Amino acid sequence: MSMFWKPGTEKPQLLDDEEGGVLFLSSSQSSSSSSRYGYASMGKQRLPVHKYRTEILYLVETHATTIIVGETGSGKTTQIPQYLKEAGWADGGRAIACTQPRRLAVQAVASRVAEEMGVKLGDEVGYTIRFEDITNTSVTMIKFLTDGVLLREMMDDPLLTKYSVIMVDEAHERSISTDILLGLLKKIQRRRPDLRLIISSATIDAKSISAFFQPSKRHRGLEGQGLSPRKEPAILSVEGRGFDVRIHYVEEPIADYVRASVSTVMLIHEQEPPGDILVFLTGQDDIDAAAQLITEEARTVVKNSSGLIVLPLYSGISRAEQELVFSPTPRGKRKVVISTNIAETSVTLEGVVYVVDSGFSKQRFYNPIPDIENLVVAPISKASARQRAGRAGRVRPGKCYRLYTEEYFVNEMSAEGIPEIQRSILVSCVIQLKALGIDNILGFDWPASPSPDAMIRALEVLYSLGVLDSDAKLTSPVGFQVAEIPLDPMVSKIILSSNQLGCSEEIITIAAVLSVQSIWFSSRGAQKELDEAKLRFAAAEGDHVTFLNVYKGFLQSGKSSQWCHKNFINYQAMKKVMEIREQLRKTAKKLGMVLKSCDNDMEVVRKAITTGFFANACRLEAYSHNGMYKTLRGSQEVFIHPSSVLFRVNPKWVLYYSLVSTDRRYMRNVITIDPSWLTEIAPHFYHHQGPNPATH
DNA sequence: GGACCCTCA
Repeated sequence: MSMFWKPGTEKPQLLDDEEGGVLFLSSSQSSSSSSRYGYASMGKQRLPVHKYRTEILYLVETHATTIIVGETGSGKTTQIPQYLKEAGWADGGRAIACTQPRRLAVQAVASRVAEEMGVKLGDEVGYTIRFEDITNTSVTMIKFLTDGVLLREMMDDPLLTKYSVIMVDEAHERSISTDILLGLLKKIQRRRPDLRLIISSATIDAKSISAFFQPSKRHRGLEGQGLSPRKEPAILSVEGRGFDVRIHYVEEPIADYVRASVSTVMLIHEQEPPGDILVFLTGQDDIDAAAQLITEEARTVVKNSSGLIVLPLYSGISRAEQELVFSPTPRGKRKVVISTNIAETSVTLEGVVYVVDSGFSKQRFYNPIPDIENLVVAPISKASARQRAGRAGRVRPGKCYRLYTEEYFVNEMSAEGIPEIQRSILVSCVIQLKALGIDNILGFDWPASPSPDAMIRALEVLYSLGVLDSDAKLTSPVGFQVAEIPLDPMVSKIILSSNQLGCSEEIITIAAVLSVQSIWFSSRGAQKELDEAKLRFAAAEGDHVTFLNVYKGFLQSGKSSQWCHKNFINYQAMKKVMEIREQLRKTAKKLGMVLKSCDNDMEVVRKAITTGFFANACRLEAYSHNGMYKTLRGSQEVFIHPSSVLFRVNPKWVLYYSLVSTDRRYMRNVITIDPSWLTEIAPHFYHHQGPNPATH
């Protein structure tokens, strides 16, 4: 037994780089092996996780919760589910679940594992994400799924009885879904001693997750009886497969990280051997500015400038641009990818040897007191800095240039980012817990507690929508129906209302469009053409009705991609709209709705939207020459977003779908309303302001 | 006269 690491006998080996300047130095690294290049050629036996196979199986057998600390590339995600299956955890009709925060990762990992096991994807190994269920209930033993899908599964099977082991991967990212899931799994554990949890996390966060899964004194009494596993979590550390990354800091704090990143890129290009460069900046503005500066400087200053390919990377870039970013660098060239946080976790670039880290990213913060969500440029955490640096060590030893001082990294930078649940509006989160029968939301055992103020705001919103009653219980049928529809509660509400108003076909189309990022084709430099194209569809009633015009045109074109291209509409986004629309129609029918069209009666459409978004009503300031509105509820100053068809039109009364706060607060997706609807539709909400808000 | 960090159901 002494070959196993046991809690208390030996500390797990946690890697840290606070002292030296070198990251991800792992003990067993043999960087001489040429087979390390490229993932596909790697034999699975060589993955670092392999030598811990027996330890992992021992810990899972004997502990209710096992925390696996591992850098990316340790092989934990692909190998551990296979070990569990081989050890019999999928026998007797049970299944092993492995969750991921993102859809892409689910698909990639599932097909990788199916390939390694030599089985057809969807048989022994399957996956489930929204719109795609590639599993076979009686056959599938290993199932990959997004944590959002697992949460949905709990609505039908609260104890997740079909799973023997649930592995929550990338838990250190602390997404809202992951945190909710961890809280619920801890609850399930008490009712299901047979269930095993594996929480996979990056180094730093392991201790706080371990602390969370420590049994409380109240439950510790049950310990050691019969064959039930130990309740204290075990921690096992697995080294990564990455190469050494040498860290360079600036000597003095810098004032302008865009300029500093540009000069760092030029320096690397002039002095360092071949290898692509990945630059982390904060947003589209920064990135475009830096890209332009680098291109200019390469043209005028640098001698071998022809070798530089400068490419921006953020979620809004086009298909063609994506292909350039992810295609291999031509021989004799050097790629410079200038990216948002998207390259930190969501996408992986091969061939990167140099990373330039500005030390900043855009982050969303929610302040519940004024009820305002802000998007601000903020310093990243040490965990993010490490993750960014690691991106330079995928193919061979690399270098990371941090545009901040070592003193700042060591002494000022926070260890971890703030969990998303403490930075977000909680309306969706609260209704999800309510639907799962968690009545005491404020008393729920969270890995990180959200602010009580934010919870109360969410409860208020749900109450005003008629989703919760005065005892904060889900109303019947509206509350349960809203929870059933996989959308924000306000959008779910307008779908339900559209049933009575006879415009469900239209509202479902609008709900689907609001669910995608943008149906317009975004291309820098062609702004004028896009604006002109928009005018062809623009409706005086606003953006939502404009969406209906686009959808109609798309159908009339026979869902043609050429038609989309001609009209500056994103074909991929429209395909997604069709998919979401079909899912919503199915859900609506399941709820007993009879889908109807109102043809050209846009008044009922606007009224239906008002039933969900009455709290977002705004009035144009009487003497405003710059298009300033004030929200009826909070008297906040807001403006119509330049992307709206009502930008510069400035009708007197509007309703918005969402606010985006940068230097100003902009309303995105705006529709005109008749103010009398507000007191008609939401008298409980506008009552205290008098019988008619239009009178003041 | 001007704007969009990233995900998920």
